[in-house]
Order: sequence, then C-alpha cells, then structure tokens
Amino acid sequence: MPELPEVETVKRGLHKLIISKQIKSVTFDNQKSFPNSSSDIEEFLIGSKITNVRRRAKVLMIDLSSKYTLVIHLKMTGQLVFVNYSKPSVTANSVRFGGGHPTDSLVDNLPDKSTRVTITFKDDSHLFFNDQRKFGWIRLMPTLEVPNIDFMKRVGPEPLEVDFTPEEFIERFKRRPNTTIKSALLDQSVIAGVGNIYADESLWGASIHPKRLMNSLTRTELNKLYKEVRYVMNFSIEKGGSTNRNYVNAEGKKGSYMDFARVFRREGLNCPRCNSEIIKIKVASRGTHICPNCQKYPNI
DNA sequence: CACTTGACCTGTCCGC
DNA sequence: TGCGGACAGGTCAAGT
Repeated sequence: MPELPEVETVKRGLHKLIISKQIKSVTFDNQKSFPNSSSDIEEFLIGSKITNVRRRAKVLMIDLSSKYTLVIHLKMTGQLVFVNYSKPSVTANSVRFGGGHPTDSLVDNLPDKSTRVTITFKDDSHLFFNDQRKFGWIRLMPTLEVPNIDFMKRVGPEPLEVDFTPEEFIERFKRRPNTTIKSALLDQSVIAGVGNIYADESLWGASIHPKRLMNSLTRTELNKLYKEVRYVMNFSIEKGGSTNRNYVNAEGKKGSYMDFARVFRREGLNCPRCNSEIIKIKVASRGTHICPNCQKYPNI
C-alpha cells in the first residue's frame, strides 16, 4: 500500500477537499466492505459533517460531527479519491476534438470495478474507496474508541515528529535484536509508517545491507539510518508519494517519488552513488533492492 | 517469548 | 495469445 508518505499525501488532499462537507448517502458492494450495522450508518454517518482528517502510521481517520470516525486502512491497493462531478472538466469528457481516447484520468472513470464504497456528499460530490485486492478496510466507530484498536495500541512512534530523537529510534530497535534490519524497519510496532519502498531506500541511504542482524549494527549505523528514514519520507511527501502501481492521491493523481528512487524497482540499473549494478534479492519474504557494492554483508 | 511463514484477494507480467 | 506461476505498496494469525 501506500506507506506513510502516500497516506500523508492523501490526508492533506482530503483535508483541503472534504472538510465541512455533509454526507448525504453511502453505498457499498457488500457487507464485508463496510462492516457496520445499517442503524449505525443511519445514525452516525448519514447527515454528519466532516470535521477533520487525520493520519496515524498508515491509517487514515475521517472525523465526523457525530463524534464518530471513519477509520481506513488502504493496505496494498486501496485508494481514496474525491470527485466533484459539478466540475465541467469532469462532466465534459464526452466533448472531444481530434481522435484518441476521451481520457486517461482515473477520476473520469469512477466508480469502476475496484470501487468498494462510495460516499456522496450533499453537494453531489463523491468520495470513492477503491481497492483492487480487497485487503483494505473502512470502519465507522466512536472517535474516542479509535486509540483502543489493537493496531493503535501496538504501533510505534511517528518517525517524522519533531520530538522523535535518534536515541528513541535506536532504543525502539532493540526490541527486535535477532531479526534482520529490514524486518525490524517493516515492523509497525517498532516505528510507524515504513513499508517496502522506504525500507529499501533508507537502507541504501545508510549503506546497510538489509539482511544485517539488528544486534550487529553500530550506533553510528543506526544514527545514519534514523536520518535516512526521515529524509526519504520527507522527500517523498514533497513529491506527493510513490506510485509503484496503483497509488493515487485524493484527486486521483500519481506521486512522483519513483522518478527519484535510488534502488527501489531499479534492478539492472546503476547505483547513483557508485555506479554498480543494482540487484533484487529477497529479505523477510519481500522483494528487496540493494547496491551490492554500497551495501555489503557483513559490512562492518 | 521472538521470529518466520502463510493467508487474505485480484491483476499483471514473464516464460514456456 | 494461451496457460501456469511468481509477484505486487500490508498486516494478522498460526506455526516453529
């Protein structure tokens, strides 16, 4: 899915687009896509207004005036796309000059077969929850109960918070002494928000082989990794996140971080630091991209 | 306990 | 162009 920078980008987009809108109706393909009772939906969703949009780790929260919150995890292929059908740019796509297809834009074709939930606002704009692989979930619950979700109780600190120190970073990683550094980076209970892309990118930045065991890493290496994790994720947010395959922001647009990626999905290309050929290996049963020259194992 | 491996799904790409 | 298998941004439950 979307990792921290992608979810943050969606959050910022939705914040601009849907705050104070009032929900008119909701439709979904089946009960599994929206597991709340119809009475809860009637009472706490329909008619309520959007008061805030928040993110914690890779989880999005849309707060409602009913004191309920829509909690959403996009997992691998989830999308939250806002469409304002009153805009001529969307409704006028049947008017064409010249040949070719009318449009490639995602928003012009929604809903599509990946659409699982459609929220319609009073002004007839829509928020679509699309999810090709159906791993994602959306759930309505009292705002005060959100912190009690198992995931929220377990999840580690936000790495981009200003008060998140390198000391805390190093301390957290001691929880996983005998696992590989890649596995520890992906563990959301250690720190929040790192996924496969930014794990590979930050390990390359710190010149650490992803198979290195946690307890073999020096403080200097972990300090470097701390800086790289924050650098890579902040940079990606600036670029609107990464579109590897499915990810789009709240307006249906792709992120451009992949244009700047150093190793991720760049196997066979050259390392931007030493010009060696980037290879793809498997670590923690995930596809993993490294420069075998910069990231030696063991490399102390 | 700490750690690893399937399972959840659909779609796409690659090799035969 | 058909078919099988591997693989894809994540997280749990169940296994060792």
